[in-house]
Amino acid sequence: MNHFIDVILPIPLEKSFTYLITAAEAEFLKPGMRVSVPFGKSKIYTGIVQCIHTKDPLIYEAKDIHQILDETPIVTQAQFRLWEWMANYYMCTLGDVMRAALPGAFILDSETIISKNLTLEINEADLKDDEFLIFEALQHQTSLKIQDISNIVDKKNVLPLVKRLLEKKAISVHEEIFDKYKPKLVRYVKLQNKFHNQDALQDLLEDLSRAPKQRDVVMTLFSLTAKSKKPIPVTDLTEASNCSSAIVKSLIDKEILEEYYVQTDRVQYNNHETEGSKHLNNAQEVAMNGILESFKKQNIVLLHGVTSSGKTEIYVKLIEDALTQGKQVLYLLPEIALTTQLVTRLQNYFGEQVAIFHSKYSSNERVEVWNQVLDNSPKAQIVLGARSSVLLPFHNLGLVIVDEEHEQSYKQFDPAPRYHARDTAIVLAHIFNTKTLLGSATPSLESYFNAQQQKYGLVELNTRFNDVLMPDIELVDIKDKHKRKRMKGHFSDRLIAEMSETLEDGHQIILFQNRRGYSPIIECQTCGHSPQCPSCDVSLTYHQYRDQLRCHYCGYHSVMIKKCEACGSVELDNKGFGTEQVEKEVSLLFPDYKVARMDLDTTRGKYGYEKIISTFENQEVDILVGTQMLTKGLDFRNVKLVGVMNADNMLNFPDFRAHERSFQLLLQVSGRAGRTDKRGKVLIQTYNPHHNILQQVSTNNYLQMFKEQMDDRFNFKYPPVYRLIKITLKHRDYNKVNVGADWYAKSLRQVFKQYVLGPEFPPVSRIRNQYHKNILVKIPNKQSLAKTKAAILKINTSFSSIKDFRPIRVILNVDNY
DNA sequence: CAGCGTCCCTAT
DNA sequence: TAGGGACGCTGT
Repeated sequence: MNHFIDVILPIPLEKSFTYLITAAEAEFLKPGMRVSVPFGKSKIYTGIVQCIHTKDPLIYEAKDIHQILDETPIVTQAQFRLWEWMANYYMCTLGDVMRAALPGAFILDSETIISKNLTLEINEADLKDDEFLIFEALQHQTSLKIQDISNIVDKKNVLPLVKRLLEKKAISVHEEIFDKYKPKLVRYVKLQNKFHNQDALQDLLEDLSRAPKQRDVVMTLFSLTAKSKKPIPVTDLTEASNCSSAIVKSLIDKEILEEYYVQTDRVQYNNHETEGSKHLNNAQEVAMNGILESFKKQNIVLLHGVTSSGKTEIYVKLIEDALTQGKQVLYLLPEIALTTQLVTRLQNYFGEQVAIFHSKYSSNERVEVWNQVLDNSPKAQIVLGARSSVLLPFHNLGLVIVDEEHEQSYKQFDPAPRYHARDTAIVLAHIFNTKTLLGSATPSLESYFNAQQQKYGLVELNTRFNDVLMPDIELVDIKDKHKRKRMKGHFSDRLIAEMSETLEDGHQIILFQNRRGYSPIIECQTCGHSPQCPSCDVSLTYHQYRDQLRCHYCGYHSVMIKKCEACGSVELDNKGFGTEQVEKEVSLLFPDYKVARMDLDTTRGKYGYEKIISTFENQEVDILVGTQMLTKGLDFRNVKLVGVMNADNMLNFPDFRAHERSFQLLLQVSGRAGRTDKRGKVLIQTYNPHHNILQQVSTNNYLQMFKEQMDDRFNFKYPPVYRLIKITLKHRDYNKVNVGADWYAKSLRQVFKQYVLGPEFPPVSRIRNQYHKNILVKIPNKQSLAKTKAAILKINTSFSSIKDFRPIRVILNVDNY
């Protein structure tokens, strides 16, 4: 009887792959372990064992596996269930899910290694120039990678060359796989044992009297050891003795010191003092009891609490409960809110038990968190993380919290799996038979709708912590202000007046403009031409600080033009404005105060956000200008004024959620004002102050917004009343996309009739030289989701079996909002 | 006919 | 997804 395993490979293919294993391997292997397997002509891939069986594949001969990579499973059964759900619900492959779930360092790739063929003498005259170059390189180095060869001969495709050399038997080739995860080793030193008695030490110090620096180091090491009674890392020693590591090295070479390495965690938490959780105030207490009561009947509860109402304290209490039952907790946050502010707060309560997980972690750091969660380590009882942390290997999950539940960054758009972390987290909680708490000051319509339909419990928390007043929100009509010439640049006289007053009182200001760069369009005043991105259908945004034109879709950039590319005129005009321009205008209007800017361009790098946030927190900066990343759960004590530069461009965004989004964004940014004692002020500049959404923002009327938007959703058949699946077709060729999209839409219409919208070009129809076209399928509530998806998949299969359409890339996006 | 770009197919 | 084979274009 032969033994086989089915393996999930990290590639977007429907099938799983069967490999032959020995009886001993069948005994050892368990589902969830990694194996490396040969795949294709020469490559070796990492796969996850899905099942072990004895069913011989009929139509092909299964290959042997290459190697077993784990002693115990690294993927749990609960994860398999979640993966299956994701692949099925979001219409992607298990391989896609595997890619997204596993930290990169778990997925090993093979690399082709070229070495000299020792068995045969080669006549150098037989070799061509480039062949000889490689042959010669191999005289000096034992092995070369494909990349090295490509560098040596300065060519992209070197495979034909390698093949020729192989045929001439000048080289041999094999595949090597490397362990990508490297444990972090810290270098320690200690005094060699022979110096441990008093006399020997005395002699040593005498010997070193002519090397005062080295003597210093030994003395310092001695006192450090005496003080801390712990092993001494080299870095501590060099720091304490204020000398270079070269001196330490010479002591090691002289065999006075001994070095050794200890494996440590990359992510360390050092402050071990924890404080008890705070007492809840009355309103919080009521909300807390409401949640507990709801949990008795419902698995999911929505906590609708105004900004700064102290939702976090309630979370902390609930987490405490779960921990005392010995269970793990998942606390999801949008990436941008995962700043030191909240992390420190939770670490203050729970100390070491908090593990952090987000996309700025390196692959190695992620492996460490993964293993800690998998091992149910005391260091990972609470996982505080962004979207991808729903994919961690939890064991006995006791509670899931999704904070800022309305945030769109919970939805992954590219690549597959295009999952929504909130919805996935709910499924995860269901797998563990536990509860989910959704929290937001401005819940998404779908969640609030679910609460109204009694699918979720609903708890409201309407008072701010310490009875701080909700900020006073004022709409400023800039159409009128323009007419009356009361504008200085993009600032109305009202905004300038409020800013001056706030600054004089020593308070801070946040200015919000949801667009980065200096100006999104540069236009020639003579001929009207404006520079466009060569590979996308958008105009280039001017970034003043680098004097560049940049495309926000593909990253193309060029130096700023001095004169019009079309007519040569030097009269160039800016249309529209971004954060850079706001920053510049502020520094001209208020030259005595410090301005900083927070947007994608200033927050690159691992600690990008933290730096800006902490300078603002420490009040080194008076005015902070930024995009929507300002709105995410930041808590600045001293901010009294929030200015929204222009509310119109988001209201007019062509998307069925534009109004809901604007409401959420404006209320969230308003919530940054006056979070302690004095009442905050919010000024919203707009051309259209009578817009319903703006009225609802200024009165903080969530319910009215909800009702009105829901009416629209009913009337126009949009979520949460209907479900949506978006189908995007992409290709270089404009015509191909058109013809393909028409065919696709026509086939869909035969099944779904009037519930198919499009095909339509999106606002930006060409990105990276690819034309996009969208088709939207609306799914009525009573229509089976499974059947709908099956029908779409069937159409998709026939689509890609048509030769002309095959090169068109099709993207299926379930719940594309 | 070498050298390449592009398209299409297949993998266990 | 990645590599390989087929095919067709360019330049000598």
